[in-house]
Amino acid sequence: MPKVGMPAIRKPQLIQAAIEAIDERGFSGATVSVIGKKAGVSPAIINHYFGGKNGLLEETMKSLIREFFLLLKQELVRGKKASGIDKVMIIVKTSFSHSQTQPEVVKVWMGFWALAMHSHVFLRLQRVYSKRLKTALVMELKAILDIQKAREVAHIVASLIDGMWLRGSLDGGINKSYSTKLIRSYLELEIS
Amino acid sequence: MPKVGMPAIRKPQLIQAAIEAIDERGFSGATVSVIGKKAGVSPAIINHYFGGKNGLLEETMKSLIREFFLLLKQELVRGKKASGIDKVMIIVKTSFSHSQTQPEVVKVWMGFWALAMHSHVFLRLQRVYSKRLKTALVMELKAILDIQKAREVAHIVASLIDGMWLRGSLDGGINKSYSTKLIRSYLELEIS
Amino acid sequence: MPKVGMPAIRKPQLIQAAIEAIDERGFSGATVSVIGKKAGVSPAIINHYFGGKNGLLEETMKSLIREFFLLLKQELVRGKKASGIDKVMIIVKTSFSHSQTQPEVVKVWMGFWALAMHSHVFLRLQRVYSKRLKTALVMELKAILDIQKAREVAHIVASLIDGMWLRGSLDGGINKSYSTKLIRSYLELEIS
Amino acid sequence: MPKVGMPAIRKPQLIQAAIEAIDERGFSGATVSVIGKKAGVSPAIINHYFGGKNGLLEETMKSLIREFFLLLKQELVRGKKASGIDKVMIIVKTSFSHSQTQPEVVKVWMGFWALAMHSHVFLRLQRVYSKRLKTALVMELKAILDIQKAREVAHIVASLIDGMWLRGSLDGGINKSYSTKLIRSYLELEIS
DNA sequence: AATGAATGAGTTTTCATTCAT
DNA sequence: TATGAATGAAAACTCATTCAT
Repeated sequence: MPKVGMPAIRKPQLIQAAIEAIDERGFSGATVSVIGKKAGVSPAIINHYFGGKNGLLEETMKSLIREFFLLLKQELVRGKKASGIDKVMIIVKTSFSHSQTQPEVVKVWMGFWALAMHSHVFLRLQRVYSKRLKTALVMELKAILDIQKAREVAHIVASLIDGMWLRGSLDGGINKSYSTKLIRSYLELEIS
Repeated sequence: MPKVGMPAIRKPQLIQAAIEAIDERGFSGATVSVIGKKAGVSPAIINHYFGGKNGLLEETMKSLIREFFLLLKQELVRGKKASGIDKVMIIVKTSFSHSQTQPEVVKVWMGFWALAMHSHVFLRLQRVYSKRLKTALVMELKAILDIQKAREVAHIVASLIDGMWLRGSLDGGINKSYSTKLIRSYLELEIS
Repeated sequence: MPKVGMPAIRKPQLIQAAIEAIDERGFSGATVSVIGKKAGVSPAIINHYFGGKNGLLEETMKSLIREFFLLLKQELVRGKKASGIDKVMIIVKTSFSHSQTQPEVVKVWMGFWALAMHSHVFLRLQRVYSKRLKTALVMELKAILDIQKAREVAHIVASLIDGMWLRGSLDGGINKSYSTKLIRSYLELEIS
Repeated sequence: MPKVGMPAIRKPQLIQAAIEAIDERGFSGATVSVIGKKAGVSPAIINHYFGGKNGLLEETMKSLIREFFLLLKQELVRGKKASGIDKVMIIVKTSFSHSQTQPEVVKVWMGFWALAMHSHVFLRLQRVYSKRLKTALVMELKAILDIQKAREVAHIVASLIDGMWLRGSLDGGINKSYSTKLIRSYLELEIS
C-alpha cells in the first residue's frame, strides 16, 4: 500500500463524491454514508481527512470557487487581445461555462448559497466569490466606462449572472447561449 | 380554551414561527421542537394541523408566495394610472418591498429555493412564483415593446430581481433604492 | 338530545367499532382515533365511557365471551332432546358458528389471546372462556363416558376447537363443515 | 473490539434478546430500547444489523421456525427405525419438546401468530410452519393409512398440537406428557 | 491508511389522555 | 353528553462521530 500521496488522491475523490451526492439528493440527503459509498470508501475516512463532514463541505465549496476563478483566469489570458464588451463577455461566458463543464454544480452552488445564510464560514466563502466576480467585472468595465458607472454596470451584470444561475437551477440547467445573448445586448445598449 | 376558529389562529401562528425559526437557524436548524417553542405550543400540534413538518413547510412557502402576489396586485391597482416604465417599476419595487416589510423572508425564500432543487412539491411552488413574476412583467412590457422584445426584457428584469435578492441575502438585506435605481436605468436605456 | 340511555347506545357501538378496527388493522393499528372514527364519535368519549382504551378492550373481550356463551346456552336449550355425541356436537358447532355469525371475531379473538399472555386481566378472561368451554364439554361427555375419560375427551375436543380456530385464522376463515366433520368422526371413534 | 465475525455474534444475540423481551413484556412492550438493553448493546445497532425493528422480528420468527424443523429433522433421523404410530409421535413429541427446551417460545410463538393476521410477511412465515408441519405428518401417516384418511388425521393432529400449545400458553407452559398421551391414545384409536 | 463496529444525541411522529367549553 | 384542542411521553429511526484493530 502506497503511503505517500494518499491525501492527494482521497481528498479530490471525496470532494467529487460530495458534489455528486448533493446534486442527486440535496444537502439534507448527502450524508457521510452516501458520500462514502459514492467514493467507494468508508464514511469514517471523511473524518480522517477533513476532520468531519463540515470540513469536507467547506473544502468542496472552496474547490468549486477555486476551480471557477482558475478557469476565469485562463479564459482571460486566452482572450487578452479582446477588448471592450468582448472582454466583459469572457467573464460572463466563463460563468456559464463552468456550469456546463459540470452540470451538477448548479444545484450544489445554490445549495451552498442557502447554507451561507446561517454559517459564518460559508458566508465568508460566498462573499469571496461574490466580491471577486464583481471586481473582475469592474476591472474590465473601467476600461470603457468611468469608475462610477463601471461599478453600477458590474453590479447589474453580476446580478444577471447570479439571477440566471438561480433561475437555471429551477429548470435543470442554464441556457448558456440565450443568457449570454441577453447580457451582451444589455452591455451593447449600455456602452455604445 | 376556545373551541372554534383555532385552525385560523394556529396555522398562521405556526407559519410565522417557522419563518422566524428558518431565518434564525436555517432549514436544518428549524426543527419542529424549535418551531413549537417559538410558537409557544407543543411540537405535536404541527402534526395535528399540517400533517407533519413537511406540510408546515409547504404551507409556509405557499403563504410567502401568496402574500407576495397579493401585495403585487394591490400595488398594481394603486398605480393603475401609471404607464410605461413606471408600471414595470411597480413590480420591481414591490419585489423589493416584500423583503423590507419582513426582512427575514430573504433568507427563508432562498432556503426554499435550495429545497426546491430536490423536492417535487417545492420545485413546483418555486416555478409558480417564477412564472407568475415573469408573466406579470411581460404583461406590462408588451404595452411598450413588441412581444418578442418584451419577453427578453422581462427575463432580464426577473433575473435582476432574483440576482439582487440573492446578493442581498449575502449582505443581510437588499438595498432597495440602489437596486431599483439600477433596474430603472436599464429599462430607460432599453425603452427610450 | 336524549340524556338517558346514552351508555346503552354508545358502549355497544364502540365495542363493535373496536372489533372492526382490530379485525381490519390488528391490535397495534386499532388506535382510539381509528375506533372513534369508525364509531363516528370523538375518541375522547372512549375515556368517558370506559375510563381509557384498556377499559374498552376489556369490555370488548367480555362482550365476545358473553355473546358466545349466550349463544351456546340457547343452542343447548334448543337441542336439549339430543343425546350422546349429538349433544357434544352442539357445543362444537356453536363454537364454529360464532365465527360465522361474525367472521371478524376470529382475528380479534386470537389477538386477545396474544394479549392475554402479558396482561393479568385478559389472562383471567381468557381462562374463564377456556374453563367454561371445557366444563360444558365435560358436562355432556360424562353422560356417556366415565368422568376420567370424559375429562380427557373434553380436553381433546377443546384443543381441537381452539387449534382449528387458530389454523382458520391463518386462512381467513374457518371451514365449519370440515371441522365439525372431523371432530364428529373422532367422537364416534372414541365413544362407540 | 474484534472486527470480523461480529454479525455472526450480534445477530443471534439480538434474536435471543428479542425472544426474551417479547416473552417478558409482550410484543408491544418489546421496544428496540428494551431489546438493546437486554442484549447489552445500543438500540441503534438493531438498525445496523437488521435494517429496523421489523427486520429483527422477521429474523426472530424465521429463527424459531428454522430451529423447530431442524430439531424435527434430527429427531426423525434418530428414530428412523420406528414405525407406524411411533413415527408420528416423534413429530408430536418434538412439537412439545421445542417449547420445553425454551419455555419462553410459547408466548413468543403465539404473539407472532397474532401478528401474522395483519402482516403479509409474518402470515407467510406462519403458513410455512403450518404447511410443513402438516406435510410432515401426512408423510408418516400415509404409510399406515390411505392418503385421504392420512390427510384428515394429519389435520386433526396438527390442530391438536396447535390447540394444546394455545391452551398451554394460558397456563404458563405445556404439559408435555399429558398432551402426548392424549394424542397417542387418539392415534391408536384411529389406526388399530 | 482504512475500516467495521458501535454509540449517543437528536429528529419526526404517534398516541392515549386531559381539559375547557 | 360530547368535542376539538392540546400535550407529554415514548416510539422508531438517522446520522456524524469515535474507536479498536
